[in-house]
Amino acid sequence: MQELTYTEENYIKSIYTIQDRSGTGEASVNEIAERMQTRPATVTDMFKKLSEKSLIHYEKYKKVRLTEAGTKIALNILRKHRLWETFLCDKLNFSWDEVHEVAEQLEHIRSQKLIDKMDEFLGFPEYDPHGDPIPKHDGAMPASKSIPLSEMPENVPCIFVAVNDTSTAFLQQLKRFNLEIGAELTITERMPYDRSVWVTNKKGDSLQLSEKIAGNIYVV
Amino acid sequence: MQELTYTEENYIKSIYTIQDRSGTGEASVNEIAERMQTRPATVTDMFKKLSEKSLIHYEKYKKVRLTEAGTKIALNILRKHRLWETFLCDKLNFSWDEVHEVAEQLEHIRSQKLIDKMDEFLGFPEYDPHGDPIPKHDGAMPASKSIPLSEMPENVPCIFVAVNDTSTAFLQQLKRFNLEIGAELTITERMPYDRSVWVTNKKGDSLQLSEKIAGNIYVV
DNA sequence: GGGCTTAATTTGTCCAACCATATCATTATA
DNA sequence: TATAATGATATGGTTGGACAAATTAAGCCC
Ligand SMILES: [Mn+2]
Ligand SMILES: [Mn+2]
Ligand SMILES: [Mn+2]
Ligand SMILES: [Mn+2]
Repeated sequence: MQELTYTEENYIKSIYTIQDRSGTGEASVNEIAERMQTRPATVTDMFKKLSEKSLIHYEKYKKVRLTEAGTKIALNILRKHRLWETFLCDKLNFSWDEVHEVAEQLEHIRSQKLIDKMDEFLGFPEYDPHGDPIPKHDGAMPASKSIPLSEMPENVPCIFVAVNDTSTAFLQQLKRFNLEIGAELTITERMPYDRSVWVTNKKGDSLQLSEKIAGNIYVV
Repeated sequence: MQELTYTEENYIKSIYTIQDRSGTGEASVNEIAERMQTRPATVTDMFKKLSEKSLIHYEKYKKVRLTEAGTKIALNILRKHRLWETFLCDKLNFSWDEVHEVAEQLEHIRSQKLIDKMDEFLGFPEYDPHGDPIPKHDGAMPASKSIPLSEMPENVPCIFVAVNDTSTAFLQQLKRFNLEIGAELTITERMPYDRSVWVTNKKGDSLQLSEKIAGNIYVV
């Protein structure tokens, strides 16, 4: 078990996320630079370091992929991140759009006992406040099988279960639309020009969502 | 409000602790190096940096003292440290000797809201699991719960913080025993016949103190 | 006051994480 | 297939935090 810096942990988590949502299961230098708010040169340096530690598969000028060991680490950080978010919402009454930034720090706290006790304290939750599945201790991940709202056909009701963007800006926007996890939504009309969608909720309220927003709302 | 690194925060906390338990209210390069497990050269560098940021009063070859601003920061970290320790014990059933290491990490989490909510969640506690007072939000510190050394249980380390007798005779006696404010003491054995106690200090020296002497040494 | 001891500082190095700029590879397109 | 655009890497530099070794100041003892 290696000692990783907070920075290395953040890179590994970013690689996990990027490779998870790109069809190919890989991540590029530029994608990581964008996500980490840093420069490509820095990412190349880090790729070499992580490769040296056998946490990613890396070949010059090619995209990277987490190794088995790297994936295990990513899942462990994700587990901590999501358990902390759950704690902040359930026990300290944070609202779901405030937790991410703090969890971004808390996820790096090193104590196996702490995270086990926290899991127990929270009643072994399966999903975090954003609807994302919390990896188990062994890395097992509850199914999420959700798709972007933007890919739903018209007139088929679905349930808002997760967000794909945890930025405060996005979550504030949802708040403005009064959209929360658990809401039952139906696309009534899709505008061909900009791919925005008209959506109604259970109460019959109707609202128009841009493609960007609908693409970051995950439903089942 | 400046952004400090974790390292700077740890140095400030160390300076606070050392100056608090040394009679003069000052801390030396060597004392800090010892406490931070680092070298004097490193400490000198850090003193220059903290001085540059107006967090300590520093003059070459002299001992240092926290400024008003530095003290405020120290108290805030101490507050977070002790609230987290309380959380770990009260809510997650850690035992009091397991919490310090984790709190050493948690004390650096930056979120005003988190620490306020945590304080409330714990019922605004005044003392941490070690009996140390938790600074209030404004830096006010509840009176330290010092007790006579004679009332300490065996094998629990404590710190000599005050005397209850200022007579020359008593102080001479302490001098003879090489006992000074700030010393870390542990009662290793209590003699039932005359209630005298065997005490060891950090260096491992062992000495026997009468009930009268132990009763006038206050510790936390 | 001169010498000795201890404490503190200076100097030069190192490593992690950054960046700007220049160069090199890959790819897409003409 | 040649060329341009894009993506990745190499080079050299900065900053924070650490160290060892050499040097300098302070405190002490006679
Ligand atoms: Mn999050
Ligand atoms: Mn993070
Ligand atoms: Mn502690
Ligand atoms: Mn700490």
